[in-house]
Amino acid sequence: MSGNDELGDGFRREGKATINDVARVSGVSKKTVSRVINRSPLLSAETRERVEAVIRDLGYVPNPQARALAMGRNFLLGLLHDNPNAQMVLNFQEGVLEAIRDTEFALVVRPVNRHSVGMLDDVRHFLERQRLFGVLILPPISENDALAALCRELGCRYVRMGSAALDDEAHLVESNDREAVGQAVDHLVSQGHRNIALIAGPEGFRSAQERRNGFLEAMARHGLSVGPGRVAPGNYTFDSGRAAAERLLEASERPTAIFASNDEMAAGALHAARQREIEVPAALSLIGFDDTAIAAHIWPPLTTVRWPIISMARAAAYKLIHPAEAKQQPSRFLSDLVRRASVAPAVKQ
Amino acid sequence: MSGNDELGDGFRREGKATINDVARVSGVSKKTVSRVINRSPLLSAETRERVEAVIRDLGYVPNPQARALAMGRNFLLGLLHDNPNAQMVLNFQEGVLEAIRDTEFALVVRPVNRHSVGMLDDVRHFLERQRLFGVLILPPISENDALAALCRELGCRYVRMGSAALDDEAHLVESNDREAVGQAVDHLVSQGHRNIALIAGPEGFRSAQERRNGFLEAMARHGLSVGPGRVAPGNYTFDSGRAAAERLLEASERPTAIFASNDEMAAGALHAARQREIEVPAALSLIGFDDTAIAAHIWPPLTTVRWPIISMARAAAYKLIHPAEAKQQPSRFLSDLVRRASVAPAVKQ
DNA sequence: GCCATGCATGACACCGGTTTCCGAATCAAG
DNA sequence: CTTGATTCGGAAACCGGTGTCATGCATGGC
Repeated sequence: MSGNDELGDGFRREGKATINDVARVSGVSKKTVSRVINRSPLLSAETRERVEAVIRDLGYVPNPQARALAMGRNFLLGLLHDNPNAQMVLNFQEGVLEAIRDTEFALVVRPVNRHSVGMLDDVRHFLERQRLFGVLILPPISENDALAALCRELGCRYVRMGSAALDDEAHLVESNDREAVGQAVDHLVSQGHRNIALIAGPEGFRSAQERRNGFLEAMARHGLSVGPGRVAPGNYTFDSGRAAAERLLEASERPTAIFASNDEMAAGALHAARQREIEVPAALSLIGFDDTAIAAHIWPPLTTVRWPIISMARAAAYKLIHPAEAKQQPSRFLSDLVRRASVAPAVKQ
Repeated sequence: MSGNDELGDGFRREGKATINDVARVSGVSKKTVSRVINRSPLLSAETRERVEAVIRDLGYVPNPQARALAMGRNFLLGLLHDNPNAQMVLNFQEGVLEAIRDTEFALVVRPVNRHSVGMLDDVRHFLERQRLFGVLILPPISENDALAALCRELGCRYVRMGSAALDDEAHLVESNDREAVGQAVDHLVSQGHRNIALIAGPEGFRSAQERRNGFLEAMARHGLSVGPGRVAPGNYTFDSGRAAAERLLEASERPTAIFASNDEMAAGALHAARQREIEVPAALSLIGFDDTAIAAHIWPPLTTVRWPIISMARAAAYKLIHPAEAKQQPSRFLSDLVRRASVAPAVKQ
């Protein structure tokens, strides 16, 4: 390779070729090299090839810091997330990475704590300091309007992921949780279930509201009533799901199916059923939401709703990178039901 | 705030105060402002205060790109990981973030695919392009020596996470998997188990080797033999765990306990046992490894080995940021056994 | 009273790109 | 052969910081 002097600790000194080296060696000006890099059309093919050869020879790679400084913007996308669901966050990262692969963008992650009082200040510091190109905001903190306002104030582009209309199309990628829950209920009803209970998510979450409303609407659509004993609150954790299921299963007329607002709570519900020696799915059908890793790995494998998070991530990243075309990109994504083994036809009690 | 003109799209133009503005307003030179920012000791208290007041007034925040360019290094840490275990990756991110909170560092993530032929080139492109301050490498790709060599070649600092001595102390943070598996075996033996089987991890993984060796050593220590029918290969996936368990459970003299080299395979084994109507833990005890989310959420909750990943991440980030003191930082971390409900005393068959 | 000393500060080049503006070369038309 | 348009390439300023070195000033020792 090109002359690298070694440091004591075995690392090469910053002896990388610069645009000046390329210009000197190929006998053109910096600007011409810059044009080659940026694929400017007004260049003779001959010059371009000559410079490109030198670039290869020298192993030249443009310095992103210098570019960022000169162009007044960098190529860093931020990911702001709280962390209820590791698999989801990681899948999202995956999707974003797919979108920015082969570009000069990189992804900077920043977990935040939605319960900390200093959360907004934290994010403010982060954004001011790093001057990111833009940020992607994951639920549940994507539902925080103050956060979006902060981004606006700081001049930071953003896209929110959500389960309802939180913002205009340019700043939002959403899944239709409500409709998806409808499918889940339809499926249960088609299997003959009439006494269906809901384990709801935490009040503050938009996704929880949507899933609850989707459930209630679908039940109403089928002409099924949902008594007060048929809805139990949860907070998206395993334990809350177990506790909620215990309450539901105590009811005089036991439900034959439970829809849990996420997989973790469904797993908790399964746990509760097993302790009461209620067979799943023979005596109790169960549907979850999110299709996290856990859904496929419990017994019986959980029927659940999968939302296309990787596609959504890709779309979100794309919106962020190409703000001009953001509104053309799809904003709404459809989830679908993954049928596994936790649902069976209802039996008469 | 300081005069911001708005763009059509509602975002503030890059009208942030620069070091020049601060210098002009406070009547000192750029350099002096720079000294204030960098807490240089040779400054009169009076000047410092005056400049600091102006900085506050103007809401000035130094531009990291400019700093990076001038200083020849940026403040970005990279995280290279393959993705068998979302919870682990995310916990690791958390630990790193803890370490760099309140510093100017940020974390850039980069999932890579260890099975892709172009993996090394991929990483090379990434490192050359982004010029990170350094990278953290997670297992299993941390075991790839070519990757470490690449970092050296490119002059990129690195720290590898691993389960064995992969590198020198300055570039490694390791967990003692071998010893931890020993504890797991001890526990099983103390419960009266003698016929203990192993579901091994994939050949290529150092962690798998360590866990296998730890198992064999511990069994030998207890004077217990491990016949060929007592070790089944797996590849860290749920399905491979199930298949391995099926083979083990077919043996003429069935094992009374199985140690699986990770939780996912343990979950698979549980699945297999259930299909054969073998009660866990009554008729079969099970221990996993990693203490991922799944361990606590299956039934029965899985006894498993937890390694202190957040502490390890913190140490790794610290080593990366302070290379001079890297060797003083701890490199070896102890894992411990989390006792849940998947182990019971052995019964005579 | 003078010069060496030390401390606080400033002038200026520099990091490695991009952008603006302008000049040179080429070529067709007059 | 000259003119004008067009294409291509270069010089220099600029982005916003940091490093080097020089300078002014107060201090102190002789």
